[in-house]
Amino acid sequence: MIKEKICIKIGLKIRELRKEKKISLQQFSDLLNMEYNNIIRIEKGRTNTTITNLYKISQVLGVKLTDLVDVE
Amino acid sequence: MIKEKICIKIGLKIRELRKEKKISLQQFSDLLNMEYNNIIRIEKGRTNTTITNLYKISQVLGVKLTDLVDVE
DNA sequence: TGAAAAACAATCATATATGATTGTTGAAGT
DNA sequence: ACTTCAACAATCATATATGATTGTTTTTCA
Repeated sequence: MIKEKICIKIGLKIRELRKEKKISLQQFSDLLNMEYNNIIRIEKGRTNTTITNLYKISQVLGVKLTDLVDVE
Repeated sequence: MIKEKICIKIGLKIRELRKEKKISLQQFSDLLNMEYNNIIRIEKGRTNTTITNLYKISQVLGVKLTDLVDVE
């Protein structure tokens, strides 16, 4: 897989899990203490986010970090 | 786990896998096309690196991305 | 023990992610 | 059609990661 795609795939995974939990972007933003628009950037794969952000996201979504990056 | 620790743990994992493969930092740097000292920063957990860097590292080490972040 | 090489840290400039704000689009309901 | 709200994009300032360089520490081996 080309590396540019990995952010898009992980973003889709995050969105998928967030929708499963019925969490809105606004709620997600509050739970993560992260900018609303930054979450959109991450979910859309327009940005290349960090380990700690992924870790916080995994905690809020109640999944393991490994699940979040399992997109191969 | 506090989020500051996740970078340290993943850094240790990377180092562990790199040593298993008998790859020096210099070789690693060449293979990743990444600054030598930045790899040290990542392995020491002094920096909070990105999805794509982790992905490139996983490819060079011949493991899955999920293995790299499996540190819980 | 001494030299050479690898690992590491400090620093500064640059690139990129994020915070913050503003505006636009699209969907749902009336 | 209109309103309302969620999702989304663009922009700029700021924070942080990375590139690049230099020097120090540690390890390895003769």
